[in-house]
Amino acid sequence: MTEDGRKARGRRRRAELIAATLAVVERDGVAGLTHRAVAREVGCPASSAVYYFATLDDLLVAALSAAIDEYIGQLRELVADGRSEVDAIAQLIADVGGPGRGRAMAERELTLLAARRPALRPIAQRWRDQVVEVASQHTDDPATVLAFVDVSEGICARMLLDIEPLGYDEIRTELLRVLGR
Amino acid sequence: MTEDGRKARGRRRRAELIAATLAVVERDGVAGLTHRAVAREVGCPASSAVYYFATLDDLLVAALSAAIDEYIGQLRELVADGRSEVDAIAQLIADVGGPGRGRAMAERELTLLAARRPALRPIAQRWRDQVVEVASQHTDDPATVLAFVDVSEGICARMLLDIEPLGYDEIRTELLRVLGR
DNA sequence: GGCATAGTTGAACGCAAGTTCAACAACATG
DNA sequence: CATGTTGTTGAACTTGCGTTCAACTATGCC
Repeated sequence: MTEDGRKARGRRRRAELIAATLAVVERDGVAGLTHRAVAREVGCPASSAVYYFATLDDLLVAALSAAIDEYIGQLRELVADGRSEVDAIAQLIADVGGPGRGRAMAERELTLLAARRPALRPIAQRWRDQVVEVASQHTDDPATVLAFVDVSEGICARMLLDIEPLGYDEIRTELLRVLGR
Repeated sequence: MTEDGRKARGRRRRAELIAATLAVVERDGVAGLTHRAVAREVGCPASSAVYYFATLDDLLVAALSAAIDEYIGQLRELVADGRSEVDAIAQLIADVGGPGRGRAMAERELTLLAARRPALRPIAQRWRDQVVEVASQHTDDPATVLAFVDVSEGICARMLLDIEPLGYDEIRTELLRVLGR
């Protein structure tokens, strides 16, 4: 039994639209997100974007979800390559100062939006849960886990704001330090 | 030599517009900020808002500056009342879970915007410098200062996102912990 | 081949935004 | 009081948005 070719194309275009949404948010921020802008990015009519995502909220939810999934995937990939979990997180954060800056800004803007829109909250929580899991493998102290999550969030904010970003080694050291190593 | 009454009224209206800008950003986010929205908030014609702040960026800069100044003022006031600096910061962050939530979200959204617009960056830096100063009075270790800034930033993010906010005592404990106390 | 379903599109509409500007009011100055 | 400057306003204009919808195409099913 073969699959419906229509639905296959539908999923493909849906994925294109989500990628375009992230590109738009990276470039112009959430404020610049419109159905038309996403459609322009893909090169398809605006009504197509509306067909798949009736509201802008639908686009935001899908985009944040995709961004978080990608981060979690990168984390797992780094770990699978033999890096320790903390090293992997340090690497991800270090990238924020380089090629990952745009994506990080988009993710951060969407996460902040979660404070306003409940629909985004469980998605944003997914990444926090992942960080909690990493910290939990290094300590049993709940306060330490708390501090680890907070400090990684804080470093990320610093990287986006500061002119001079921290390097991988410094981030790794700070993360290990909060774990008491 | 008396002052020009026109300029006095001008400053008053300017202040009204800045307060209105913060109110709008608290309620609707940066995305909802328009000259017309600010004007509606004040109850004046839109062209008046444009007269004082030609671009939306001008409004954003003024609003973030005012918000940061207010936070710094609150911090100094708490210290003047006899609280320790760390206790004062813990109190400010604790308020984010309560009455200060709206303002905190506005401040945070504007600070994040600083990553995109250089004009906002030195203003956002003012608050970070203040936190650095507080930490510096408790330690000489640069890494500890770094961690203190990051963790306070991280707790703030947690407070805005989480359903169950941390209480004052927990925040104070986490801050003292990162200082090594 | 014929029919139903899923996907796709362009056009039209109403609304709210930023921008511009000419006219008006308030004030300081001589 | 007369004059020039500063502040202030409402209206007109253009642009771009979300929304809606009727028409159209491609695909699966019998």
